Amino acid sequence: MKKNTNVDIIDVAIKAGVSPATVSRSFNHPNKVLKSTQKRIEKAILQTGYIRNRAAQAIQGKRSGTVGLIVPTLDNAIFSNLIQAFSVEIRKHGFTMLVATNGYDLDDEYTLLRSLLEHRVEGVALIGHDHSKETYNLLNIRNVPVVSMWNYKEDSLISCVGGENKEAGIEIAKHISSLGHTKIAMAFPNVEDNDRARDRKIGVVEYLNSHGISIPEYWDIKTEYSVGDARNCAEELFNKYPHPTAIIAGNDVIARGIIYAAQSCGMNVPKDISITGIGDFSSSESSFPSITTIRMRPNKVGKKAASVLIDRINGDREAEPTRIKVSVEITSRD
Amino acid sequence: MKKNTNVDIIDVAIKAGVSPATVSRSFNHPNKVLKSTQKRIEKAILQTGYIRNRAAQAIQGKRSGTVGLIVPTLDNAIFSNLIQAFSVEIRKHGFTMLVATNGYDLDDEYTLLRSLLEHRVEGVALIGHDHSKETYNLLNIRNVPVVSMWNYKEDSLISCVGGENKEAGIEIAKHISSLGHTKIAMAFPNVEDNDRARDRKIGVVEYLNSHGISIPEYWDIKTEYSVGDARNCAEELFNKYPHPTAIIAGNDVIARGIIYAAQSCGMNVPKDISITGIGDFSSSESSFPSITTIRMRPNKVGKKAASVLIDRINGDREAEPTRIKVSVEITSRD
DNA sequence: AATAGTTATGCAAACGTTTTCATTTCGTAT
DNA sequence: ATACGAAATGAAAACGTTTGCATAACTATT
Repeated sequence: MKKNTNVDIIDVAIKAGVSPATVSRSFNHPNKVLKSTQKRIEKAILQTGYIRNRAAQAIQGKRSGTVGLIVPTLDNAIFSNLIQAFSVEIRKHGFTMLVATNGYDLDDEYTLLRSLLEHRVEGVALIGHDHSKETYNLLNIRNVPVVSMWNYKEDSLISCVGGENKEAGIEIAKHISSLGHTKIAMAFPNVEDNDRARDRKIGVVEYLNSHGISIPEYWDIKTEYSVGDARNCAEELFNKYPHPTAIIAGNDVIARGIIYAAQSCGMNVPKDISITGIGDFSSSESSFPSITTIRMRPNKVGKKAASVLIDRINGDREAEPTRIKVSVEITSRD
Repeated sequence: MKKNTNVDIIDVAIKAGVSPATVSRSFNHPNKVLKSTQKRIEKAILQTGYIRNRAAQAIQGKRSGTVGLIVPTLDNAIFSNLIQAFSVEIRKHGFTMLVATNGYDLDDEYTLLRSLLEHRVEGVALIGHDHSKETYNLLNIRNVPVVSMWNYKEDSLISCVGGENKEAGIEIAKHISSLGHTKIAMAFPNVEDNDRARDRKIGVVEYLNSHGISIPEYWDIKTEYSVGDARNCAEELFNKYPHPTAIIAGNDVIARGIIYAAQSCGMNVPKDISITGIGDFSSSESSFPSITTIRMRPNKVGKKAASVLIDRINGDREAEPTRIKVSVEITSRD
């Protein structure tokens, strides 16, 4: 079997009887090349097994054909829907996606951003608005097209697409208190460096406070974004403290863990206790009991963010950030 | 704010009072450069805000610092754990990951592979062994380091890391029949172009047949890999045909959909009907009722596959494929 | 003190494209 | 037939690195 790692644009040009410049043009500006020459070139490409070298293209400084994406984690459902939608959309425009995970660590995020820039990604997508000063600074200095997903902020420094997380918190608190609950607990991850969770929590607390409900310290559960940890934390609460009649979870994953904890402590959900999530990943509707949650529309956010990013890549780099608010709405289930 | 998109290795070299060659060496062969010169260079990098250009590095034909990953979908839990583990491991070795999804379409996979190769990825990871002839041919011609994840095959054409899916099917069938079930249904996606599902199904059918159990056509549910579709298909079965006492699902996602269908038809799981999955994504243990399933160890597979791939990138390209079998085991739950 | 061996650095030629500018070719209006 | 503008193509100079080879500066050996 012939091993050809090294056929280049010149080989193709010779085979097709044209100059390398013409071959290049037939890729990048096909309308500037005669149809008949294009045919000859295509044939030569097939014959030689040529695969164009994007690195050599990128070195010209214009296009690399890639965009970068940094997410906290791929491990659970939180970002899967979002990423899938984003990925499909950017590919429609001929881009390939470089993905990196930072494990909710903002310093790590900066390092990852640098490494994406080494690859000369044409744009970058991030999650939320909490990023290190260095990150913002680097984005600004290099003037990289960038979009932040998952949290809308009307005065964000960078373009963003997402729901308003504070509103999500308010809505869910409203829902729970409208059911007559007053003994309410909540379960959130560490909100430092996580504006999405922070905004939700603020929304919940502010709404409840303004309606005369306050949450005692021992009902303010701190957990990680994992089913297992959420379950452990909730079980501890059930064992050591008086039981609330409702628990508001920071997202669907945490809610799931808490439901499991409640059941393992012999409670009936939703009869004995109400548990809600935020996020509405595609798995939430299917589980039993299904989770009442706030739809954050990950598919819409991912798709929209991709087109915002691409517009920025192709468009005016000095323009004001584009900010798109995706509506959030409650999905009442069990 | 100063916008510096264009500081290059020469600027750094001048600032540090050395030649560009030395700056390059301080990145790629630090041991060949005097400690003191390295310090000067680092300082110059900081002062200039230089970010090295991997495209210019990749053009030399050696290293691009990227590996490619093609998965059927990112949309559900199926591959999340796997990808996360893979991603973390390759990054430890300084690689960045290019990700693409093909929606279970093998022709699309070929196109994606080409586009990854345009970016001169140093290695490629794929799911399973069903790939188009063109895909195998291209991998072979270009001699790309490659690893297939998720299904072990002792005579695979390419390196692979995964559990034996047929064995998984056998194990789950054994489990179900050991519980005394004889009226057994199953639910699998289209197994064409999907060796993982096919092998599982073969395992199930062969085991049951050899134990005198056969599955009638109307208990052989065909569904997509989605909770919603699985639920619809299962509900149709419950409404139109006699009820089985057990259903073997092709994976955990499908199992979840079926459980939901059963519940919505007024059955009690697991009292009235047993439902099993295969895969054991991290969400399976937490749901209620929790799913009896076969552990496919996605974290282990992802991590191991990453190191196999990196070994191949750094090692002998003519060597026999590396094949690593990850044991599967049943996790008995509700 | 002279020589050989080692180590650190510089020089310059790649690497495979894209793009500007110049040239040729072609069709069309005179 | 001639001239002119438009369209298609080619020549050659970038783009920012890496690396083989050559040289210079040390160290160690006699």
